[in-house]
Amino acid sequence: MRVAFDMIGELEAALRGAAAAAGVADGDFMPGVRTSDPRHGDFQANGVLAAAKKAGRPPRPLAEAIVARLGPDVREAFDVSVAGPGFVNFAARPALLLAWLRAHTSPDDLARGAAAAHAGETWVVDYSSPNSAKQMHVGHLRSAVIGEAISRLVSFTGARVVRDNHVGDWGTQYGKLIWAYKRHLDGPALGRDPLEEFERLYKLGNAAAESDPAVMEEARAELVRLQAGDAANTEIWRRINEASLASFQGIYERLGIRFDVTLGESFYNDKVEAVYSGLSGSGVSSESQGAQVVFHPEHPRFKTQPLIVRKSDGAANYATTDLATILYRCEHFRAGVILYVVDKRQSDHFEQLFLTARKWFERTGRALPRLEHVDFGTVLGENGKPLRTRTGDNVRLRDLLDEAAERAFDLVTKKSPEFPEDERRAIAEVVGVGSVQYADLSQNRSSDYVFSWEKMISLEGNTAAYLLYALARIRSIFRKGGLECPDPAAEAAADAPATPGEAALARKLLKFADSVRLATETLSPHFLCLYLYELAGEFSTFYGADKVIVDDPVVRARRLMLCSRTLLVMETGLGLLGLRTLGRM
RNA sequence: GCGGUGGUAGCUCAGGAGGAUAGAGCAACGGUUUUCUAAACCGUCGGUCGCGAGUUCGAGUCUCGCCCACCGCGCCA
Repeated sequence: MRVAFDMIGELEAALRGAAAAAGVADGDFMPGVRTSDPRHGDFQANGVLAAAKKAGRPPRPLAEAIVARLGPDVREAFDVSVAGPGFVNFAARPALLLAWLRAHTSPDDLARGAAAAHAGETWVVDYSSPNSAKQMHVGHLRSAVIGEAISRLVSFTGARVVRDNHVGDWGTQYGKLIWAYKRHLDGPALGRDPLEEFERLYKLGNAAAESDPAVMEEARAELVRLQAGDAANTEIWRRINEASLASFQGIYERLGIRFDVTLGESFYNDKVEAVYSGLSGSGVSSESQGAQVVFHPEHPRFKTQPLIVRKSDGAANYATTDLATILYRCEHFRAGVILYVVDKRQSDHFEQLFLTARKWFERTGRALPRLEHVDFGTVLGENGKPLRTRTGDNVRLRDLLDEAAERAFDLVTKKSPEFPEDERRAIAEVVGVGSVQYADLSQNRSSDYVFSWEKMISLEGNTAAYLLYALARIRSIFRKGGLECPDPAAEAAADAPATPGEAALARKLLKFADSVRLATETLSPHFLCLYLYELAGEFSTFYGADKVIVDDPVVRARRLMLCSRTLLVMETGLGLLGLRTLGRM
C-alpha cells in the first residue's frame, strides 16, 4: 500500500478528482480536509457543504456521489462514510496504519516526507537580536526560543534557512558607555564578568551625564568620534561587542541555538546611504521638520504618524537600518521570505516598515519578499505584570535557566536518588531548560503568558517533563529487554495494530505530518506541542493497557514497532522545538 | 483620542479557511501497582464561549455596537 506523508494533501487531491467526476465545477470545491475528532474517524472533509450550496445541489446526495467516485486506493486505505448533512469521514484501516509504521522507520523518512512543502525556498529568520553591552534577560527569551523552533520547522519542511542574529550593536548608548569605559573601567571585574561590568559602566555614565551637562557633552563627543571611525573608540566598541557575543553564546548553547550569521546594526552603517537616496529618489519619502520621513496617506494612522528614516541631525535610526537590512537580505541571501520574531509591541513599526519597503521596491523595480512580523506576547509574573525580580529588575536569562535546572535537580534527586549526581545534574539541565522552552512554545505565541515555576516543572499536564518521561519509558523498554530500536528484522513479524490502545496510538502517529504542516504554515509551534502532548498521552494509555514484552512473538513485534515509531516521532518533534531528550530520568 | 491584541470551566490554556454533543491540564472527589519507570493510568464533577444585535442550513469562530483588560502612537529599539 502506498503511504503518503502528507495524507491530507493526498485526500484533497482524491476528493477533487471525485468531485469533478461527480459534476462539480473545478473552482467550486475546496475539499477542506482536516484531522477530525477520533469519534468520527481520522480525517474529515467539510468542503462538500459549501460546494453543494454553490452548485445549488442538496449536500448529502452530492457527498455520496463524490464518495462513490473515490478511487480504489482511497477505499483500500480508509473506511469512507458520509455523516450528518454532508461531512465526509475517513477512518484509517488497520492496513494503512501498518503501512505507515513500516514506511517511517528513520528520521530521514520523516524529513523526506516533510521537505516537499518549502523545497527551493530561502527564508531568513531574524530572531533573538539582543542589544550588546547588556545581559540577556527574560524579555529576550521568547524571541530566541520561538525563533529557533520556527527556524527548525521551516528548515525541516524543506527551505534553506538563514538564521540571522540582528544584534543591537550600534546606538546612542555607546557615547555614555565609552565615556565611562575610558575613565572608570574595573579590569578585574571585566575579566570576571564583562557584561556585569559594562552594565555598571553604562549606569555610571548615564547617571553622570544626567547630573552633569559637561559629561553629557563629552559622551556626545565620544559617540561622534565612534561614528567617525576614531581608532580608540572603535577598539573599545569592538571589545564590548566581542565580549557581549561571547556571553550570549553561553545562553544560546543551553537553548540549542546556532546562528548562521550575526549581522548587527553596525554592519549596515555603510548601507544606509542607499536607503536615503532610494527613498527620496523614488518619491517615497519626504522632508518634515528637518527629518526624512515616510507618510502613508492610504493608512488611517500612518497618514499622520510617519516612519522616520533619517533624523533631523542626519543620523540613521533603526528604521533606516531595518530597510537597509531588507535590501541586503534580498540581494545577498536571495530571501523569498523574511521573518521577524519580535515582541508584538513593535507591530506598528513593522507595519510601517513593510509598507515603506513595498513602495520602495515597487518603484525601483525590485521583487519584494514575503515579510512577516512573527509577534509574541509578554512573559508575565504571577501578578499579571511583566516578570521582574523582587527588586524590580529584569530577570537575567542566565539566572532563570540556572533556577530551572536547580529546581529540576531537586526533583530528579527526589524521584531517582539512586542515579549518580553528575547524571542527575545532566538530567536536570535537560529537564529544566526544556521546561522553560516548552512552557514558552506550548502557548499560543501571540498572547501574553504567565510564568509559573509551579506549572512549568510540576511535570503534570502539557509540560516538557511529561513528554520526556514518556520518552524515557519507551527507551527503558528497549534497554531492559536488550533490544535494538528500531529492529527491522524483528518488526517483520509485526501485524497491524489491534487493541484500542495500539490503534489509537498508531492513528495519532499518522497525524504527525499534519501537526508539522499546521505549525509551519501558521508559524505557531504550539500546534506541534499540542500534538506531541496528545501523542505522549496516547502512548501512556497504551503503555498502561498493553504490556509490550509479551510471549506472543507477533503481538510483541507489533507493540515494539509502535514503541519505536512513537520514540522516533517524539524525538523528531521535540528536536524541531529545540529540546534535547533523555535516555532515562 | 486613534489603533492593535485579548475576554472560553474555580485557575492556566487549546479550539485550523464558519461545521457534528465546545476540549485539555491543574484543583476537587473516587479507583488502579507481585507485571516493561506510579514523574503514570482510568473514572466522576465542572460552561449564559464578556454583553447585545445581525449574516445562514449551521457562529466560540464572520459583521456592527457596547463593556472590561493590556499594549502602541516623530526623530529609542
